[in-house]
Amino acid sequence: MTAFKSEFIRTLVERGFMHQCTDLDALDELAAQQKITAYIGYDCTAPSLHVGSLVQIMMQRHLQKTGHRPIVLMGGGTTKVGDPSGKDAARQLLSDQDIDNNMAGIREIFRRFVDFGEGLGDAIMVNNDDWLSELAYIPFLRDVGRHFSINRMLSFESVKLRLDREQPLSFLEFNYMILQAYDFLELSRRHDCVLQLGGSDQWGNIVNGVELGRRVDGKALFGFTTPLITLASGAKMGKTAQGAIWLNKDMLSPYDYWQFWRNTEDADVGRFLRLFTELPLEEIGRLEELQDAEINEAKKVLADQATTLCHGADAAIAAAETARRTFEEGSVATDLPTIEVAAADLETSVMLFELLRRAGLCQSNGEARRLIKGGGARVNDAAVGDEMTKVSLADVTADGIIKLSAGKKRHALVRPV
RNA sequence: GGAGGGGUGCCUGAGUGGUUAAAAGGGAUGGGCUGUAAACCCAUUGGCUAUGCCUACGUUGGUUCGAAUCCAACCCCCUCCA
Repeated sequence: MTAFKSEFIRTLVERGFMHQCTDLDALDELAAQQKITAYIGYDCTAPSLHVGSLVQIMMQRHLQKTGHRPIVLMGGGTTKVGDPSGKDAARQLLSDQDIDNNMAGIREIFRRFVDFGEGLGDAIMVNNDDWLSELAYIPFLRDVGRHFSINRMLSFESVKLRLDREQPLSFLEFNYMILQAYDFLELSRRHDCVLQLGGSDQWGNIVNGVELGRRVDGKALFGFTTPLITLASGAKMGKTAQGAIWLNKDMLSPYDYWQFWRNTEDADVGRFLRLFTELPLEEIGRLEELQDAEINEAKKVLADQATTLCHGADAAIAAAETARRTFEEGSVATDLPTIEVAAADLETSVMLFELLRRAGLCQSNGEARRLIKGGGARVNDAAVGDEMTKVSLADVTADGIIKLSAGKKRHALVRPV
């Protein structure tokens, strides 16, 4: 691989962000010569993003750190249309209010990773609803639609896949790539954006935007995609039984976020360190060399770094400390999730399964009963086998709390009030 | 509009009158082994005020002692034809 001229491209390639690029050499040249503006589009269907989007977010961070300008594009307009690619159940339409709320939540996350502001190098956040909802059908078809040949659209992977499998593809969906291509054109006009970044699944859509910019405005635009990040086991990243790994602390506590990274599979540690932390490559190389039990040190570093980026250093230190106390000392860390229970209830004793449910460790009483029966429940670190076990004030420790555990990793505290 | 096929639990998918809270697999959770890893083995996997009760096989009605299974209407999806 040749040496890259721009710090931006070199960083992305070295750290494993690159999957495909429309014209790597030309883009490298351009980024070496001038400040460029690049965008990534995000759905705003939820009030937070999850780790699935983190590769994209990190890329924008690198973009800004290497002296360029990131645009965060919120899919307010496309959300209104409803992206049909997400399978059956027609997605319910979000109100403008919801979309605004979601955008605010997502902006909160980005604030940690990139700087928004009024300056030239500052990131900006835009909403494609601003232009998409104003489109007039006939003019749009004449100005933009004529540049898309059906023959070519049919050859795109996303479309071909559907047709080959004889799966339905609605006209709405078919238009999605045109709208996204148009976003790129619009951003190049409004903000002089020359590059679209995205996941590998976005390749087709990105290429369309590049094409459109060239045909309509004669501009040289670029596309760059990241590989799909999967776990070494092949599973898609970021989904657990508890739900998605959200980046917003209201949706997932920094402690749980830290735990997510701490539990990374051995085989993924090096790759994740490069993608999700900003440690120097030499140091990552050293951490990667660790074998067997020692690799746990690398996982802690990964968790610390990733949590620091997302929630700040204080939260990361607190999470690491809680984990250390909980797992290495077996003592009670006081910032575990805590629920309050009326002392009067505990006086007469409460069923353990009910407390497990109220503490959020189980979804239902039945699930909690099964957990107890299966030997996974503990009170103050003592295993409990009888599903009719009761908990009372007698179980309150010297610290004034009762520690409940579901398995080895999930804990909660009960505090009588 | 016509002809045919189909809608089952978190997902895929079996089941064509009773022993079906519903096979099997996946996923998930718990246990074991370990390193808070992977792989592997075992268990669990609708809810509840729990030796019983309630809800569940697209919706609503019907037949029957008894229905996911039979009938009717309706809704939705797919294939082919127009």
